[in-house]
Amino acid sequence: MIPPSYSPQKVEAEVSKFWKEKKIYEKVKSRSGRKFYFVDGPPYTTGRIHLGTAWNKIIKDTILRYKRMNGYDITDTPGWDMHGLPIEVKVEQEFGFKNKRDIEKFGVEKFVQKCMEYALKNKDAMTEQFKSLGVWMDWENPYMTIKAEYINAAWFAIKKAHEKGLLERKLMVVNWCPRCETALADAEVEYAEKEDPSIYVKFPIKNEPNTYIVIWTTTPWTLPANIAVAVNPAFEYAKFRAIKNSKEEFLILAKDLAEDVLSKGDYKHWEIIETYNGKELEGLEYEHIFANEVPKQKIWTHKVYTASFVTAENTGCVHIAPGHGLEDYELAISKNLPIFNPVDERGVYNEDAGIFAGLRVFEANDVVIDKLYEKNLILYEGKIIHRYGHCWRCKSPIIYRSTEQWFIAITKIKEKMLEEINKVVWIPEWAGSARFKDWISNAKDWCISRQRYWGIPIPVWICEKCGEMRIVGSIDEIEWKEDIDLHKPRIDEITFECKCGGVMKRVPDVFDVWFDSGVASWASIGYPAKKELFEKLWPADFITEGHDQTRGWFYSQLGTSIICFDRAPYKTVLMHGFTLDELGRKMSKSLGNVIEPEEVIEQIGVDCFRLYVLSSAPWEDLRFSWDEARNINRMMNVIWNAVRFAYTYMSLDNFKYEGIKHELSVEDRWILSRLERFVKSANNEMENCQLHRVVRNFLEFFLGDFSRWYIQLIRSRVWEEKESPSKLAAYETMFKVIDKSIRIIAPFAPFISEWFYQNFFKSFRKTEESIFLEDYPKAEEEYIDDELEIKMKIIRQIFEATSAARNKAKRKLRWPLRELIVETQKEKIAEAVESLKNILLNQCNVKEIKVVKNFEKKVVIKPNFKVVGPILKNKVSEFAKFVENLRELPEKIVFEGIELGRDALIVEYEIPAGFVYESFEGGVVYLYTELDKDLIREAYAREIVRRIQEMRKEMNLNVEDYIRSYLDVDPELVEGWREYIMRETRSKELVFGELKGYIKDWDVEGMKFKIGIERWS
RNA sequence: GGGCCCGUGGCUCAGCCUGGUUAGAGCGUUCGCCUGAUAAGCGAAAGGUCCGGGGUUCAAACCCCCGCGGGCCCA
Repeated sequence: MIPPSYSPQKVEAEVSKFWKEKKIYEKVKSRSGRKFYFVDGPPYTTGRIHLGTAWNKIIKDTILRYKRMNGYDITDTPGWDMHGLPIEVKVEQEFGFKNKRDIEKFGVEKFVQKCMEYALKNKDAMTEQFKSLGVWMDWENPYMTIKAEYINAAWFAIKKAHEKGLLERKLMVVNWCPRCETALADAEVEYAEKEDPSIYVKFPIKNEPNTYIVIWTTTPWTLPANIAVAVNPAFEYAKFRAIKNSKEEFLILAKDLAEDVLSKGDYKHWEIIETYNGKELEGLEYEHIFANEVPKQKIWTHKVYTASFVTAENTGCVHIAPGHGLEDYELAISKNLPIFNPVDERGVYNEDAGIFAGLRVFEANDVVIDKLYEKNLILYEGKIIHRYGHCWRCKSPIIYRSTEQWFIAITKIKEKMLEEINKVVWIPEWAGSARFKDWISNAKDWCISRQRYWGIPIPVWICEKCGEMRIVGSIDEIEWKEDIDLHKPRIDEITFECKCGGVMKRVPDVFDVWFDSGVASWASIGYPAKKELFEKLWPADFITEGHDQTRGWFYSQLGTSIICFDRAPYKTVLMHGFTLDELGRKMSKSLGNVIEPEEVIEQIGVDCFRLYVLSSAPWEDLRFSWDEARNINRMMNVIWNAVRFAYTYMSLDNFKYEGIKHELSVEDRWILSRLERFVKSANNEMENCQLHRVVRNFLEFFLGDFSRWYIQLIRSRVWEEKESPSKLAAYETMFKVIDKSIRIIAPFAPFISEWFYQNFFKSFRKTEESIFLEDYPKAEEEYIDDELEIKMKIIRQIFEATSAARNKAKRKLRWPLRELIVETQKEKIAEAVESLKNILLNQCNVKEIKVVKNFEKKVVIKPNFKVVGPILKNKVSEFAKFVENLRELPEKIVFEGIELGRDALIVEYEIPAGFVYESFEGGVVYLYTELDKDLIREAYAREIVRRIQEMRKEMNLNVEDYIRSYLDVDPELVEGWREYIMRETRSKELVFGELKGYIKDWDVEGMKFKIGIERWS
């Protein structure tokens, strides 16, 4: 039985239960086939999935189901990204920890244990959520970044990097989170608006009293660490004599920028004393502004250097603090300047900072500025709101610190990376050729070390005595048993004896989590511990993730993979978009615009949710719209009804499908042509991941062609007597349409498809246990008939025009009309009408259809008095008489020797009385709307049938029940139509002038009458 | 400052790669219709400078260039 209305919740519950009980996923998985290696981008174990992660897995599931139905043996291991700061931060919050000291006090072992518990708990919760979306993956056997086998894979990679000379330990300026007390990769830095001081500072020139070089900075706290000033060698600089409060000063800065700076500084007058190009300034010495406050600054000399990165902004002179800026650092290295970093890991000045020691850097800004005011070295102080980097997890503003870190020398393999991405198929194409290429081109060395606890330990041991280094590339190199946890702090207990006799201890750092997921393509299949799968599968046939992963997983995987295997780890990448709210904003808790996947499922069900997110182009951002999502739900309801329609009649007749056995009518051939065209396109689109096109084509076909048109055309055929070949042909056609098109959409909407399979397919043909054990349908192109499709399109247009004409004449469709005339010059249209005449007769409800080249219209020609009046003056009335005799429009209008323009005449066409017209593409339809006695009788008969049907329904009679009907109308009104009424309403008897049973009053077009019906028993 | 993407009726989006009838859907509005698929469904009407400007072309929503606006990423 198919219930009268579609309840997604019920369907999904039944199907879930069925899949579980019958172990359908396991059965599908156990089939053999060609290998297809898919790698799941591991979601971070946050504990809850959101719309974006839901969309991500829905895309994956749809593609994997499609591949399975095509006979592939899929690697569908789901992954979990479980290490890293986000979880550490959560655990810290849970226990109210403020910094690393709190963690150390609590105990690192316990802390790591908590992190693990937290990650595992979240993984389980999220697994359930993904399952509820109908995502079929191997949930019992996921890969987890915390497992020994996985850690082993990361160690393998780092050893490879070392062997290839790509692992470097160097002093480097890195993004540093002062709260988390760790280095961050570029990918972990989020940019957001921040207000900072914007100050112009005067650096006193050595041995030139009252002379300064002017710099600008937004980080006053880096001034104690200033080492140099940089100018652009190509810019023009000048020394200005400037007057403020009637005192003069000499200021050096970029010539063209001076006006703005000096007016900000409240100088009243200024003049150029001297100009130089940047090159000439090189070597100019200045006194450090905190030479007395910061002891080390007294030792060093401070000079101006040239650097091409200096831009023509602010003063054109850049303050250089090599310990706190990347460009600064690089300049310092090239000029052999000291790298001075007086800031500790908490973002607090250490003793090197002299009087500033103990201050937090962001608090120090004001102290520094005050000091400079004391020394009269501030030229101008303002505020600026700019984009500033923040820690991706705790949102603290980051600082730059020079520290010793471990790096992967991406710059050495960049060329290879660029070469490799060209070999990958990117969908859309620009994801690789433009976006990813740009990111890689700008990539710097990858800082992979973190000074944290919850991560894969970096497997580098260093001898305390001689500094000898040992990279452990496999867990076999240490004495490891199943029950020993490889995380900190236990791993740090392992030491090696050095050749020199010293003790080798592990460096305390853990890996950047991006390194974890970066090795997924082999770690997830057990490599290097197990070789077999890797050798068969790697590299991945397919991956898909959001566009944020350009700098994330697409990148980290490419890097590690080139290190280990010299090639890209994936063959095809589908990049998808982000989910946004209806206004195009990111969903965030603070905006209060977050939509939970559960909420959507509860309202419209999983299938509708899936179809909705899959109906727009994957790579576009998806603005979530409730209206649109509900709209899909409405469409699904129509699909339900269409299948139910077929089911009702087929099951009544005990129909069995064994292929097309009966002679097809033209409409059958048409819908099958449409079907195969759809199947063909769906296969093509799937191969190119154009998922949205498949969904859209499906809806258009199933609703537009099948439900709205084909079913309307065959209604009367399904009411024919039992063994009617025409009826059976219609059944066969309907069955084939539903069978193939539902299988096409099954990967997208798995629940309802399986439900139809179990409740519809199984009733009429031999089936497998599940729809997902079936093959994906392939097109039978011999059914595609271009000619017929074009003809039907024409017929539908004529039908629509006729409906519009009826509308004009206020003749409802139920009332038959005498004649329809189609006027067209096009042979194609005439042919279409001739060959599909019956369809048109029925649908338009007319008795006759004629096609003519020119419908006979009366041409009425009138003089245009407005035009001819001024020309002909008093001859106008004669002209009018002349015009009156014109039968058709003359070539030239000549009246009494005067040639008149075409506008002298007004031409109107008068169509014969009783016709209304409406144009369509390629012609005009004329509909004769006058009624005669026969037509009226038929109309009333149809009206009465329609009322009786309604009453039958109100009485809850079954379709096959018989009745006795009573009418209090004059039998003459429906003369000749008695049989028709009885047949249509399944009346065994039709009684006039008497009323019994269920009686109702009716008013049809102003005529009042009563009908009574009772069940025939 | 750089890279990429997006901009199509009031709203949400197809179409653009591969130029070619009168630019399509759905929602919403108005007016109708149909009905044993029916607490549904169907049609019609109104509503569009396809962001703007230039170019290529017989022909541009589509290709190219320059702007404008929005988003993401980077500096």
